[in-house]
Amino acid sequence: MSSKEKILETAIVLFAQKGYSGLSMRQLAQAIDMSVAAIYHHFPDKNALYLETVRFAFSDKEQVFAQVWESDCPAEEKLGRFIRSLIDVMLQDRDFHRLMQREILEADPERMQLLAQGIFKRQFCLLMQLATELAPEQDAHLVATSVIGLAKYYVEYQPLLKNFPGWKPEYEMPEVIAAHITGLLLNGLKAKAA
Amino acid sequence: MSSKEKILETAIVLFAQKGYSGLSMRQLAQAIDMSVAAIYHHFPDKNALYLETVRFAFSDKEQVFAQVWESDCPAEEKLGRFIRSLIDVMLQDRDFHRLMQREILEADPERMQLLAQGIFKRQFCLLMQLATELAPEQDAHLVATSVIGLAKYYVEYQPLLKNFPGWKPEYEMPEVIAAHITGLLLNGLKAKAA
DNA sequence: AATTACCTAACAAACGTTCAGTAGGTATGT
DNA sequence: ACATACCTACTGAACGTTTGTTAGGTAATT
Repeated sequence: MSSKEKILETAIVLFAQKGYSGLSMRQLAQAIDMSVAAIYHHFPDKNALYLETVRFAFSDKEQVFAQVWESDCPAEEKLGRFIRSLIDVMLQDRDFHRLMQREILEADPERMQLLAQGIFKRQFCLLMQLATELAPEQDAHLVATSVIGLAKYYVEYQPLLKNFPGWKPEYEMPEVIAAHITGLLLNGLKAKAA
Repeated sequence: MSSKEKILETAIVLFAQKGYSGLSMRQLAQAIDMSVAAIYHHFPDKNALYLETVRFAFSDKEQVFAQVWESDCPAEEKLGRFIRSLIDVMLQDRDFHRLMQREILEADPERMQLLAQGIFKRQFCLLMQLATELAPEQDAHLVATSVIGLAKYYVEYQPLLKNFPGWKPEYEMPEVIAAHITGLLLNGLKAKAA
């Protein structure tokens, strides 16, 4: 792994943990066992480093769902697989997920456009297509949003949800969450279609 | 309004905007037109100020939904009203919402427990009760989570969703979002009940 | 006289950034 | 073959600024 990659790899973790202003160049330098100036050799300034870190973290997520879309199973099962993959990615790559959360929180319009167009657009369009297949008379955009929203919330708010009465350990299991969401959606969409 | 309240009121806005490490004591002092030392007269240190700010921001949210629960309409309509109120609160009080997002991102276990027990517990329990009423055979915890997750996602991810193809301005209107979510949930739950 | 609410000014530490310099590799000219 | 020149990747030390925090003083209220 090149030095630049090592910097980016570590920056993902630390920016996700501490945020932009929470992580200093010295802390990052220490974490990769290099001098601060070495980082400035590869990146013009902190802001550019952060932007490239975000881009780098998101770059390999494009083709995670490829196998879901390529499989030629019925639409219902496709939805189930997509939801399961979404939850798995978020649970496994927590740094990526936290970085994403920070970006949404920041909500810089320019970066939102970059993120939407460059990285998530394809997935969202395919999901809308699937939604149309499942429930043609419903608004595909709203349905697609609901799918992602349901999945994301379960993962994001787990630390909070754990503290509510009636919480069970099985709520942490991806298959339980996925089954519930998929069931709810399929029934909800089907009922309206009828 | 007392000085202490003025500090807290401003701190809500600025902490929500810039985050903990993004906001300096000098910036806050300037915003309320006071000296830095004046803040230190009311709060022992920055961390204590932040904690109290969070508590202060959340304190008056307890009884927002009171009228929803007190109304004696059928469960279906109650769900619709709750969802609508949830969306309205998040859209109107954006600073509160952003501060909440930051807290979830931080996900400090101790503070999560405080938040859950002290502030949101009652709402969540009432929502679970409503879920049981609507779909007795389903897991109330999962259903309640789904309700909140759906509503939250639409508001939180609006800046991103705007950039996807097929987006319409009506997706910003609380009544449209609420209607879609409520419909989806009622149908989803009813179908399973049958 | 004592308390409260504030001020100015300063502290050490940490911040982002830059600068001059060096070790090592590679390519060119003689 | 050897010297020259140039490159990339890096270091250590320093720049000026901003950070959280505090000490000491003032002016008003109780």
